[in-house]
Amino acid sequence: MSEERSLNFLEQIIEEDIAKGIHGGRVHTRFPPEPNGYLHIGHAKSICLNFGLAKKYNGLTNLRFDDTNPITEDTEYVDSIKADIRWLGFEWAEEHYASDYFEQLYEFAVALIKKGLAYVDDSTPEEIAAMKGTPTEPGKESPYRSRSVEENLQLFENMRNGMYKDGERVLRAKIDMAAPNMHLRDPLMYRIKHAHHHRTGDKWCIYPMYDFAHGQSDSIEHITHSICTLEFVPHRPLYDWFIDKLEIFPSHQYEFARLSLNYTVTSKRKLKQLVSDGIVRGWDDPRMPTLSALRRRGYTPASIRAFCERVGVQKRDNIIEVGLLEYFIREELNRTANRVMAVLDPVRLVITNYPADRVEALQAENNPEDASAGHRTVPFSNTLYIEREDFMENPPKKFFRLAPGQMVRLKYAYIIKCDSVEKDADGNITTIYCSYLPESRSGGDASGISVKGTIHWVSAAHAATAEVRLYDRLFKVEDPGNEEGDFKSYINPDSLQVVSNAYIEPALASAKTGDRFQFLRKGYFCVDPDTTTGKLVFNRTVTLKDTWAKEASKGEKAKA
RNA sequence: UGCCCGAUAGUAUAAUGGUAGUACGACAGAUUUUGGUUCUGUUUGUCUAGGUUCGAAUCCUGGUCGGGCAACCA
Repeated sequence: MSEERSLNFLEQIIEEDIAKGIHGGRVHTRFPPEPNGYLHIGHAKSICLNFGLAKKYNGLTNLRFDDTNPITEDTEYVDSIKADIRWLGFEWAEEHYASDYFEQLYEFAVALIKKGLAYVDDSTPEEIAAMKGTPTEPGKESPYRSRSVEENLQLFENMRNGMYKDGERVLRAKIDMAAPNMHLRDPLMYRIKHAHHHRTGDKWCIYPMYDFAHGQSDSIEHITHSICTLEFVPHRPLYDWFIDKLEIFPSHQYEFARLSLNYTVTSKRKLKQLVSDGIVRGWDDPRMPTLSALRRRGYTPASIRAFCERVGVQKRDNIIEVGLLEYFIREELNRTANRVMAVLDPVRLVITNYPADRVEALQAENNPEDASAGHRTVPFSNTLYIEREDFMENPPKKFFRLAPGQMVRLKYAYIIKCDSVEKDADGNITTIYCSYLPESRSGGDASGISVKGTIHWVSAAHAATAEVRLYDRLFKVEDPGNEEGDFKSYINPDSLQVVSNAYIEPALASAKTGDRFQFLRKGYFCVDPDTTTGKLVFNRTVTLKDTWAKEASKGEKAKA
């Protein structure tokens, strides 16, 4: 008995098309990135959509690189894009490049010239812009608009043969300079760029514009449903016009609202700036919303897919709360990540009535959500490190952790009671002295005492160390792209906090790059590729939900 | 002020002429050897004015608000 899930608008369109027998019920989509940057979480939505739709309706999805602008594109990006799509869990049917179609597109252009539907314009970029008109005023026809077919054919061939400099001439479609839709005012089809292309090398010096490449590429591949984002809606009449005039396979374009996340930016231009300005350490800096960064941070493909599924697909602009993404990774890691203990901000704790030469190997369950995860042993001794924030000299009412005279349980171990503290000259606590209840050992507690709080710890003599990188949101404001001034002025200065010497339980010393753990009470962490044999580096993927922190900050606000 | 797109709780998303529901969040409580998890409960919504209809979030009209469009970018 499966739950009835309603169809999104694209699924409705596809089901109607299948019912009507359009294209024989065939569904073929494509994912068309431009190789000029790394994929981000917004692309994940598009990938899940295009591949997901095809899968649902027994269709296929092509990967096609929209590489019509040699200036900005690079194979580095091609490789990262392919890796990211596969990491997300999808495999394309065919791999194509718009540049593979350059010859065919050239022939299409020639065909339009022959039909009297395209012409070579000698105007300068400035003149062309001036003749475009404005949204409220019609444009003016170019003086070159009425050239003969023969002349256009010759000039276009000359363009191809490199007889002109960059910007000297363009090929334009002859449509309507008074069209209310600006994109129909004789749009450019080809421009001259004497530039090296990452795939075609120096073979071409004219390159098709997006509008003259995308729809035709879809058509060549017999794409049935060409799905793109909302900003291309006004391009659709042009998309249809070229296909109609060329009399080629009628692909159709459908548009959905792109995904935006709050407290971040998802504009390739802005992301690139963060990288080139050194604000982050690279495209895969774990604070970035790129897929490579999310991967490095510890996000799983399944959590991102679940997120994309959940946010749905619609035509209204939206900004999703990052909290939703965090929910999905917590949800998965809670089920799958082994628990371990790590102390990030240590303070020494000595159990005065525990023999100094004694070491116990305590049993610790790896994952309370998964019995099959088994157990490990954790060494216990009289000198431990605990989290500095787990002790307060003058605790507020509902503070269930350590305080003078107050008792807590050490996870997997004993109940202890704080007897005294030792401070340095500046008043900082250096050591907390406690006594333990020998009969309160975990698993065989005969003390009859129950305590409200349980804290994590590591044995000082047995602890290993690691660098731990704590991340917070990259921006201080919800929609940095829409704020006044430079978006970079809204960077959160505390987005990265490095703990260079965290104490971790010895079992963790053998962790490998990519391994994920829950640091008990602290969050989910993942071993970073910067890890070397001598030095472990962890990234905090996401914190645990922390109702105490919320409670405490409420108290702060009340005081203020 | 030309053309196009859109408007349902804080956020996102359903209801396709017939009881406005779900998820995340927030709030309250229970459980808990993680202030985690889990469970229970609560709160908050159809942009507006008309019209059609027995009945409108849904259809029609006007308005309001938001977004997009005038790159030899995609």
